[in-house]
Amino acid sequence: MGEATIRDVARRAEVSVASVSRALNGLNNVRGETRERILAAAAELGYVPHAGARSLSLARAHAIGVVLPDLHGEFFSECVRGMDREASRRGYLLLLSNMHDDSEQAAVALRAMRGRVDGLLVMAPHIPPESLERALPAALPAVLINAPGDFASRPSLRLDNRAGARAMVEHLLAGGYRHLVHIAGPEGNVDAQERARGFRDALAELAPDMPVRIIAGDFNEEAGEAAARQILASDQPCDAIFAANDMMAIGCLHALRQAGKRVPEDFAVAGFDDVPLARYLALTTIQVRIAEIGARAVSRLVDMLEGKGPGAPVELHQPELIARATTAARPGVANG
Amino acid sequence: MGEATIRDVARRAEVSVASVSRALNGLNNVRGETRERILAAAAELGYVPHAGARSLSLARAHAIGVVLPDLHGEFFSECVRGMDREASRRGYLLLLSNMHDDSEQAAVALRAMRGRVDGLLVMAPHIPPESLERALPAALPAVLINAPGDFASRPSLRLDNRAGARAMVEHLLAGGYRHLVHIAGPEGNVDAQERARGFRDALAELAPDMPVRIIAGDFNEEAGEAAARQILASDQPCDAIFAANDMMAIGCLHALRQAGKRVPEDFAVAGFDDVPLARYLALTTIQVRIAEIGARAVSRLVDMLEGKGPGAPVELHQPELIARATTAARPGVANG
DNA sequence: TTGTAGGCGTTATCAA
DNA sequence: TTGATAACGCCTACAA
Repeated sequence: MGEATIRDVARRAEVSVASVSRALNGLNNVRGETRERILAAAAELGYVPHAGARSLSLARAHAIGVVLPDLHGEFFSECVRGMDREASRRGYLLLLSNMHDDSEQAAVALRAMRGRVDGLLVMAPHIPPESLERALPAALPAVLINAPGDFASRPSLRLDNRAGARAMVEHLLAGGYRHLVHIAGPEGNVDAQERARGFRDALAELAPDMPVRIIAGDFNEEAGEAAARQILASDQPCDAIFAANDMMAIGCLHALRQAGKRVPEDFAVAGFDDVPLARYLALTTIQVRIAEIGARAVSRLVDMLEGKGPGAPVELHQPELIARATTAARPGVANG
Repeated sequence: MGEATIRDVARRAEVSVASVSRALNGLNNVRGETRERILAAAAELGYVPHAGARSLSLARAHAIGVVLPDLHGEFFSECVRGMDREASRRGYLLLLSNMHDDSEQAAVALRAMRGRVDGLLVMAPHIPPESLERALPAALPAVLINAPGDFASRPSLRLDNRAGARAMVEHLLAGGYRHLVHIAGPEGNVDAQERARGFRDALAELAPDMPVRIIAGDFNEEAGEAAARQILASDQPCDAIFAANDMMAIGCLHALRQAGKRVPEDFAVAGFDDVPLARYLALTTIQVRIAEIGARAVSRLVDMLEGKGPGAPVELHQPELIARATTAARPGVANG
């Protein structure tokens, strides 16, 4: 005794299934009285259309597949939240699938989407472009988020990491700091790469005399602590530390404070992301409005699905610098 | 030129669609040589089965519908993370739909799931049981998370909020605090209600002479600040504040510090949830392992789907007290 | 305005 | 071991 089908409704209303379909979908070629009867029958039976069958017939699932990597806390939820908001606004459901670091698994995850979604949102900062290209079902529209490299074939949204890093370098220089060190993120990660590159380029342009010093990290708090210890142990001068993300910056803060150093007097410290903690620790950082990017990705994809053209191949989102206490200007420097 | 279908593969391998289906699903009644040919054809065409059609035919979608309210940051992602982990472990996809505070919308969200999922995970701490019952498709197995009231009809998982609140009361009393005040969460919210009730009951039992004082709040930081100000302005004695969640506790901390009060010397402060911030602020709290609950909910649901019986009607998850500096024992009190 | 029938892509039953 | 063919639940020409 499964759920009522359209046939049950038809039988009860004493009409054909075609009429039921028409009535329920609001077509106008149904006589008023007939429609009433059908609606009543449907209500009595508690009929709910079977979305699966519907999408098979319409070749339209009204669902969007979302494939995300393992994102750290707030990032994940913010991204999904933004997507969900826009998706439900536009009448789509989200089919979620986490993709772990493995290209193989990613391919499987993407394949599992075929026949249940109308398009794909893929964030894969660690999958090489060719692998991704190969794993993406050719017939499925897709929007890439923070994809590595230039994807000619698929529109993509990207955070302007380089601009963010550059803004931070400008901010630190303006604050009177002269010896900047960058703590980089994981090697394979595009965001990390671009932030490091932005740091390097900005420094080369704005302070060509200054040596570019980059310490390897992995986006985790511990890496930040380790980097701070390394800086303290080194005899190279350093007065400002710019971590590729907030968690490393926070680890850095801990290690520095533990070593009896003052921030920003002894070292300025800055991060990237603006996680909620950053505000509490008064950490200067680059705000990434990931929810906005998620929402925008959905919007772009739905536009494609509805035939509104693909738009710009690459959409860069500008992050914003949030200046807080950990990078207050040095005494005697006007611009903070 | 859409994607290749099973028919294309059959044509190319010069067999019937039945054989293709058998070969691709690993049935053993296919001759080795035939299977080879089919697999080759499928690979050449880049054939990927159409999950929608498959689930229509099998009456099995291998997907789970997840309907969550608007959860604050970490909570949402932790919950989904736990669900996703377990779901992918057991071969299911997650179909996500946010439910806003409105019963009406909730019903719509639930209906949209019919025919695309095999079962439902519903967290609705603010929807009255009858509305929820009515909105839930009768034929769809469902597991409720933190549902209000006792749901005879559906198995549910619930956080033992009362036990958590009780543990906190015990902890504060053991720490030598004598005048406890509780800042409650939103009125309609079950978690909030249960925490308040746990506070009230524990106090009645463990310190019957102590007046039960509860201030209304709404789970937001501002409510915590307001409550703190109210406590400071009042002439009723108070030496310990137990907020129904961490955000209010944090608001409380701010307001107290702003007023020049010391924590825990002047006031002990405790929260509920153990958000990441709590650790940084050394806030004593009750740790809620929401990811675990999410994973467990998936596990329960999949068990049901696979006919392993519904298990316990209500499964209570015990939270754990995390004692930190904001509730350090009063001087001269041994037990911290 | 209404009904009949074919098709969407699979799986499963039944013969061969 | 294989192949026709009827479901699964819905939508939509086409006919009436």
